[in-house]
Amino acid sequence: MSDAATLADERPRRRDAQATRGRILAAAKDRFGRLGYEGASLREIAAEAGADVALISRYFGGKEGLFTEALKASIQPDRVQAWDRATFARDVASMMADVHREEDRHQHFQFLLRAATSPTTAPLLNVAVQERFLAPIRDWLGGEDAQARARVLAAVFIGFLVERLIRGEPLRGRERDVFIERAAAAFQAVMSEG
Amino acid sequence: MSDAATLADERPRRRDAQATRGRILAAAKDRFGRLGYEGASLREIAAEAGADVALISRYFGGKEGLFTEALKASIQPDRVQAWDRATFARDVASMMADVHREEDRHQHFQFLLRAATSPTTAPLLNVAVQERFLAPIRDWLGGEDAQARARVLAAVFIGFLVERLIRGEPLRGRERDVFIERAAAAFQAVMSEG
DNA sequence: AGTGGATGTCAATGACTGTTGACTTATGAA
DNA sequence: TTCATAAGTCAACAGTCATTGACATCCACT
Repeated sequence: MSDAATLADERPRRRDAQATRGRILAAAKDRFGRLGYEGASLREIAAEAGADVALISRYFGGKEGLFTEALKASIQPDRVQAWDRATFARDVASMMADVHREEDRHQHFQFLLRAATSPTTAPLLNVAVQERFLAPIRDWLGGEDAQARARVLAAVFIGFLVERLIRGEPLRGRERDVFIERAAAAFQAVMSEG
Repeated sequence: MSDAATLADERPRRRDAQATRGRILAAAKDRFGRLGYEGASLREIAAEAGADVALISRYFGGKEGLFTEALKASIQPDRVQAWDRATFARDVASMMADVHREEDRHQHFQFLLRAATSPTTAPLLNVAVQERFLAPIRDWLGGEDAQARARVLAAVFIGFLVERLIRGEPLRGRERDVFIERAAAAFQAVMSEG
């Protein structure tokens, strides 16, 4: 109920279909990310968005439609070309070490992870990841067996992400340092050609 | 229904509480692993085991009881001490490359992965993994910051597992070779001291 | 000011969930 | 063979779920 209060204003709101659509989508990402596809209910999502359940079916065609829409909105191709080869490994490592700091990034990854490991939604995610994530990384890596290396890179990335998301606590002090150092080393080992 | 037929023999069976308990447990691991905690229903599990739904509540006390029982049975501490330092990285890498070959191992890992990423069950798994998995690996690794290094090792391990389980297809030919080589390199980078 | 279409509300539906208690049947010891 | 009891069956329960169609309300346009 306090969750709902954050997004749902009890005061009568100005009617705006696009705005409510947006609120529903935001609530969906949050709820799906936190509870998974089966665990999240449309009623909760609607409540958190301060909207009526019926609107979800109306706007998104149903639960699955809402999910795929949220998924599409969550997978925006990053500007891979801009990454710096020299600092990439360490940058990513330290970003992941502090996932919990940035609330929206945390939620974002959590949503994607749940989507990846839910059997109903995994196929949907796979093609998207392949096209908008793996392919750019492959090109960015270049060299021999770029495809396979990109895959391994993604695997390591996912691994650290899972580790971070499952343990709720953020990393601190020496443990954080070791984590970053080792994660960077792992990335480097995977990236390097030959 | 064809799933049920594999385990459930339509012929009248000899009454044996322990045997049906076992069949239910096996079906639970399969179903929970495939569909997650929320996605799997007790009726499906019972059908696959060729038993009645009511027996689950009777024998395991309910859905959560069944799950934790299946979890306990799935996390048996491996004989970590016996691992060979020299070949460890490569052994694990090639084992994971061929996860799909061994059906029961595949199912086993899938179950654990779903348990890890389902919000209702993650806490249950975390303590078990910490005690029976991370602690032994920490001792096996030894040296400075063994705890943190063990954690990173586990993270990489999970990453490859997720990658393998999400993409259904087994690895073949050159792609498999590259995968093993890079995975081994990643493990090595994480394990090595200093 | 009035009106038509967009926007939001409400209640009901049928399907499925986990759990419970009373019931029947098989089994192994007397 | 008898019979107590373990093992398995069945039906019903109270809830929750997603989805739908009819209804009320608002708002921008004429």
